[in-house]
Amino acid sequence: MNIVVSSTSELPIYQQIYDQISRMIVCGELPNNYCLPAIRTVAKELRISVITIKRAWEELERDGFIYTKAGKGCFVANHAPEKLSDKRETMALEKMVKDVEYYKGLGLSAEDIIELVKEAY
Amino acid sequence: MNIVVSSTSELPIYQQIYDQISRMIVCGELPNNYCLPAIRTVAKELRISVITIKRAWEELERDGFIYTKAGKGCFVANHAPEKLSDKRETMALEKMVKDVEYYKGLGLSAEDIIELVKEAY
Amino acid sequence: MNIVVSSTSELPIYQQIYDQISRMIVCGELPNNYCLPAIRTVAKELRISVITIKRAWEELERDGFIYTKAGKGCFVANHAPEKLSDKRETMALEKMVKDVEYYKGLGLSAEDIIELVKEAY
Amino acid sequence: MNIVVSSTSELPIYQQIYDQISRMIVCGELPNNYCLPAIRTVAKELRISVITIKRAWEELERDGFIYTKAGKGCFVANHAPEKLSDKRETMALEKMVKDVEYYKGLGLSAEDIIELVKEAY
DNA sequence: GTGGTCTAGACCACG
DNA sequence: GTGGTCTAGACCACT
Repeated sequence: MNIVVSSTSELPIYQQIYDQISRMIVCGELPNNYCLPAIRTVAKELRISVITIKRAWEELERDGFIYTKAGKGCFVANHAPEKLSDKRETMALEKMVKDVEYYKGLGLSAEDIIELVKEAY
Repeated sequence: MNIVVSSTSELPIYQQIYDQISRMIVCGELPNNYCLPAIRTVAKELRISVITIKRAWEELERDGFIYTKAGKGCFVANHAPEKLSDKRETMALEKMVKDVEYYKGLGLSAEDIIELVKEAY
Repeated sequence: MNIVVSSTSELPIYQQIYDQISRMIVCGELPNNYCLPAIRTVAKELRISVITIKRAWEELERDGFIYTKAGKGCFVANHAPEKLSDKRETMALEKMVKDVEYYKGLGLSAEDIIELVKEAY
Repeated sequence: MNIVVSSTSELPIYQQIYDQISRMIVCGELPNNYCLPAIRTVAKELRISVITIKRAWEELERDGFIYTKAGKGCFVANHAPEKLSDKRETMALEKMVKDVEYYKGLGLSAEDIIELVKEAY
């Protein structure tokens, strides 16, 4: 489980971590009931504060990605496989709706955007 | 020249203004040397602080969208028409590169992304 | 706006604060768009850490009770009056369902519970 | 003697056990001097740590629900039948006083609460 | 060992 | 002035 954080990013550290872990979960890279490393362990490895990791873990739990067993640790929540691919699609579509709005604002047609995609891919 | 801001948006107000004006400029909606309304006027209309407008104007000047004539006001910088469409393309492509990275992270292929575009458009 | 916290309570401080403020809001004691006191002010008055107040404010925002204006402060969210009484009823009923389960476990009938209510009121 | 525990519950495991056993005792489901199963047995069945069961047993002993005979095991304390029903009433009333306080805080009258009871029962 | 709460103090972004 | 983020370190509860 590799996590990479950049202190110069515009996004707060806890969110970078949240984004990466939630992505791994919806992509099935972390299996159901997988035990996440202890927050102190992650903190030491990434050389950032325990609090910051905890914050990321909290948001993941609140959004149903993981659950906590008192005194045991944090685990990947049970997701039905179809639910996961649904979630992936929802996340992608939500972002795309915003993105398309931006490109439209610049005067691009659907074809223009598709050209851009091919160019950028 | 209509500007709309929301004080509860996740984006800071000065950036909302920056985004809208820069968009109008690259889309040719504001012609070369067009005189922007006075800072105090905009501040009064939008009912926000002069400092906030000033900040947006500053960033627009820093990025070459506008220039200031002391004691006269702020004006849209001179852009050759082809330069404008170049700029539009550059902005769009820069964003698309980031966006595509995200969609790839979710496991989507170029075709998947194009499907998404059509769906969202 | 009076808040009372007890450091000996079984509930964490931030939750005591959350409970009291959310109660005031659903009871209409704090009007829509009311500006909450600054977290530093509350922290000083209650003689507890800014962080703890912030935590309470965060949960209130996440649950839609308040909203934040960058650089301005936190405000009571707009609630339609009927929505408020609905929310009150929902909160009360949710708790009662749990409570009744407990009393049933002790072997009490509905009449027994009602007697208890009268006695305790 | 069935005990059910959830490791993800908001209540600590030892307390879930305490609650269930104390309830069985005051309800007369476990007779006086009934010999509780050995700590290790319970631990194995519930697949939780011996320490956790021990903690529950300790609190039950502290509160006079059970007593320990060294080398023999733990037994349900002797309760006169009327004492048991008194205890049940005391427990119920103590909780109800707290509950009523909450409902009053939401602006409910005694009648409102009684309505709620009927609805929830 | 695990996570949950709280502290005191710092720095930054926004208005 | 406001809130948002982060730090380092402490203490507690649970297993």
